[in-house]
Amino acid sequence: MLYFISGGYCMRFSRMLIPTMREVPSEAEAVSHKLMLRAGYVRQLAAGLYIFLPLGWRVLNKINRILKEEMESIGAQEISMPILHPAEVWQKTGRWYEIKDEMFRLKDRTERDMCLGMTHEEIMTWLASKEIRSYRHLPQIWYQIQTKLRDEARPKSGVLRTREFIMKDSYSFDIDEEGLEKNYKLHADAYHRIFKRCGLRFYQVESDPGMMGGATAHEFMAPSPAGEDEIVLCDKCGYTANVEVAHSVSPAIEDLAWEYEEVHTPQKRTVKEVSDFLNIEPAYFIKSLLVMASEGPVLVLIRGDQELHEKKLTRIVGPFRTALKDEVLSILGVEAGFIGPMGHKMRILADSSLKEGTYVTGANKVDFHIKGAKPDTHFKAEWHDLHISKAGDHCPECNTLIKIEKAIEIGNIFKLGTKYSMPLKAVFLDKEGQERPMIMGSYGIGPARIAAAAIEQNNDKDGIIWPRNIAPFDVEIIPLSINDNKTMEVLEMLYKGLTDSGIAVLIDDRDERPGVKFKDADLVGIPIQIILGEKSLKDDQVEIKRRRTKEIRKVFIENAVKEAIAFSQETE
RNA sequence: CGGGGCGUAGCGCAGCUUGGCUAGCGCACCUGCCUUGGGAGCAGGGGGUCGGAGGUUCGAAUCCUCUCGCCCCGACCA
Repeated sequence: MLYFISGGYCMRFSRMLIPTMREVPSEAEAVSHKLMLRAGYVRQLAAGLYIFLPLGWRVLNKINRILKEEMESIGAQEISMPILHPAEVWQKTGRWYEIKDEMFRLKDRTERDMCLGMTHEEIMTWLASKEIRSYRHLPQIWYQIQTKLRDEARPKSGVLRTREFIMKDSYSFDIDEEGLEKNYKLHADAYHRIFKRCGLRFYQVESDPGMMGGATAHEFMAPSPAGEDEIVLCDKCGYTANVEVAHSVSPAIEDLAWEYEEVHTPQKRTVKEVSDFLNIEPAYFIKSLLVMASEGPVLVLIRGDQELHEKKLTRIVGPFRTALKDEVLSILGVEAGFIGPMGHKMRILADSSLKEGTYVTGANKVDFHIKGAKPDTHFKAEWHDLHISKAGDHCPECNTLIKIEKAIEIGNIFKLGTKYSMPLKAVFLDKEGQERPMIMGSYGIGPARIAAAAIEQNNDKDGIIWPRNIAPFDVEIIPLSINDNKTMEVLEMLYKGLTDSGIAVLIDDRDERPGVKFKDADLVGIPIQIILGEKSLKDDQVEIKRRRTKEIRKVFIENAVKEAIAFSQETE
């Protein structure tokens, strides 16, 4: 009898929880979400909370193994931190107050304020502050693969944005910027190796440090329509950045050198209305926006074909809001729609694209616009990049046409500097006996996002096509007739041979019709299928099929193990 | 948090506008026969009280009020 197989020493489809679905649950939108549900990888417990079923968990573990190997290779040490945190640590860095509803908060039985960790900078830094005394103990890199909790405003797209998720997070502690730079680079390089091993197409892009604070940050982005971010790419010079921070050069326009004149534009307020009315392209307009910043009102000028990039403006003037209609009237003396930059005393910021040229803009007089306004001649402004990059713009580095792609953020790296070490007093004594704060970096990767991105980038109409290194199994054997003796003998032989070579094998031993097994095998997406059918077996052959290409290779039984391994290894 | 959509069997849906028989269909599931190279066929069977609460009514899946949940767009996003 089939001792190995019947004895439970192998993974049998009939015994595993692999609840595949023929129909797509209606709540799923993203391709990866649909396929993870249909192929039996995950189930949803509630909004943003997912159960990883056996196949899904195997995938995460494959990814985590790669993470650990690459982390260890740069000298990072794995530790494990609590998920439940006392409020005080977060209060010391101020994030207890800065972060609002996104933090899960609770009290323990003694009414002590606690929170669930959304990240671990505070706790890691706390540890460093307790245990590291001397420059001799530095540098250190600590990492963990640990659950994070965030009360997301809008969980979405399956496991891409959830309220509870696992993250590989690491933290570096150095005596100086030079050390940080080195660890930052080590992480960037390790991340490249990790994502490559996981079979992803990805870019490293400049990013916004956001609430992490700190000066420099990069994100690792896997292009996919399911992504929430947009990235700017230049094929020629390699410039890459998140649109949140990306610079770009708006398409150049010819200077039409109009004479300065007032034109009557009755009831034409928006750029589009005036543009249509005068039959002049929007790019020849100056859009004037009044915003209220903490320093007071600020007039912001962008070109008519641009959108204001609020984050860029925030970095210059701090938090702001657009002015109300009444405020526009009382501050500028004209109603919105006819504002121009001329003759105002307040601070004026303008997008750099407006530095040259001749434009149409509001006349500061109802129903009139000015044609022929020239920067520096008719108004003065501080020049900044204030627009959102978009398709049609050019690269800020080499002026080539840029591309914009949607992408999933699969990892990020931040230079934190002393943002956490100062408030938490993570200090050490240097060679001169001087007390100095540690220079820190933090580095994250979301394993579930890697899995989802891998599916987004590798699927076809039939299902998932796992990259080899993160597939839940290496090979799926499909005996078409489980009641046929020869089939089962060959099955056991192959199973033993492959397993002895370290190949992870799933056997579809269900008493199902061949069509069902083929459909499920394609859906589940294991890279290599070995089909045992009586047609081939009568010629002492089995079929080895590559999931990605559906290419089938017939081989003799005695060569099957060797061939399958070879086939597997030449598969991406 | 703003806008929109949806909650009827495990999944996908119909029924609701215009209240009225025992709440229906496909898939899945169970039993038997049969079948076995791309989600077979026949026969029989189990499972829902219509997201929840309240109300109107002789009578509510259907009408009204409140509430909970999920999805999508936006805001937000270590």
